[in-house]
Amino acid sequence: MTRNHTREDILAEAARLFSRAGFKGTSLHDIAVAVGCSKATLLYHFASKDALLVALVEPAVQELLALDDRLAALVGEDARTAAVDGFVDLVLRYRPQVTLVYDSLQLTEIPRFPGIDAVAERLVRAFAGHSADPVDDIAARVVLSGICTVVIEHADSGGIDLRKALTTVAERLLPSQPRPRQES
Amino acid sequence: MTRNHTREDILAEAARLFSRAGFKGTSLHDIAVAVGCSKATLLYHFASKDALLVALVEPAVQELLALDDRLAALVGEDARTAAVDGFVDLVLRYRPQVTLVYDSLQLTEIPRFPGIDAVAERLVRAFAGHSADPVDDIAARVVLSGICTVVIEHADSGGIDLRKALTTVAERLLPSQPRPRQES
DNA sequence: GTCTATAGAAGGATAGAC
DNA sequence: GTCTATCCTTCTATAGAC
Repeated sequence: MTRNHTREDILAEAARLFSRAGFKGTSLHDIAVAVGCSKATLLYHFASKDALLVALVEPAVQELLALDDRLAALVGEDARTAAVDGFVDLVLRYRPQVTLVYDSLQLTEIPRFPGIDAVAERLVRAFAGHSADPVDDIAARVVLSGICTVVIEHADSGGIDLRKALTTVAERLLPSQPRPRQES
Repeated sequence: MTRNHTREDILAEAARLFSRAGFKGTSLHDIAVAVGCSKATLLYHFASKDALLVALVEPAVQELLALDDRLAALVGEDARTAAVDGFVDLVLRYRPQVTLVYDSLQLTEIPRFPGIDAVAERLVRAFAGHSADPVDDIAARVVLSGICTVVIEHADSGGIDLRKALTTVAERLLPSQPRPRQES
């Protein structure tokens, strides 16, 4: 099952380099050297640098869409727990891709995945327990983006269970019941 | 008081463009067009593209160092409250710069400000109320980075008071008293 | 499928006139 | 202080041999 092993190598090295130096900060030359092939070989396997990025991020996007589907069938606290657990799992498994996508640069300048913004908004709503309180909305956004950044930057501080810590933190901050709009 | 008005224009446009497309994603040509001058003029006012970035970020860094100094004199809950209020205020006032600095790309490849990592770690500790529980540490990191990202991306959703919302969210998540290490 | 060689564009920075 | 013109490098992508 080592068919396409060059293609896989390219994806792996590109993920590593993009997440370290950013998309614009990584050249095809850099990737070719890391893989041990020529730039032309990269462009044989992928039509362009942009196409390489899309191929890299695509599986993570598919899983995010799948999570969005699963959440659509849930309500109340179940929905929020599933959203938190599912999202934490996803960003932990696709750490390099998250780093990439979270570079705001890439998000605005690259061939987008259609509907991804709507998915992100639904995720925020699920994190907020569909509360009407705008503070809960901000809380959800803080937790969602904070989880991404912590996962990106986490260097393994003393063997703690990052998955458990992140879900615990999320549960601690997010509202357990939908709240009415909070005054003052 | 319009002396140096070109220099100020350059800083303003550079902040806008860098925060929108990233440092690597913005060329001197882009900035020159936005300002309405030539690339040579940019490089008359700033020695290099890197120097322009440093000039842009420097005031924010100075204020962060000042906050760090103020926090050194405080303990307990006072320290945490001052850290949260001070940091929220800082990122709200330096929104474009935060966007820039938060691009992990820049942080690793550009002339650094000495000691800034240590300041960031002390800020995390203050957010965590100097708790020994690793979950509180993760919570502090989630809130700290989440605040940055939310401020960066916030498009003004319905005139809510972002400052108050962010401090409320931080207070809701962070421990009010130092806790012992939490088991299981 | 992989290579070398190169085209063609864009980047940062400098020289020198005004 | 600002400009035009230019230099040199680096980048993405293509052409064509093997």
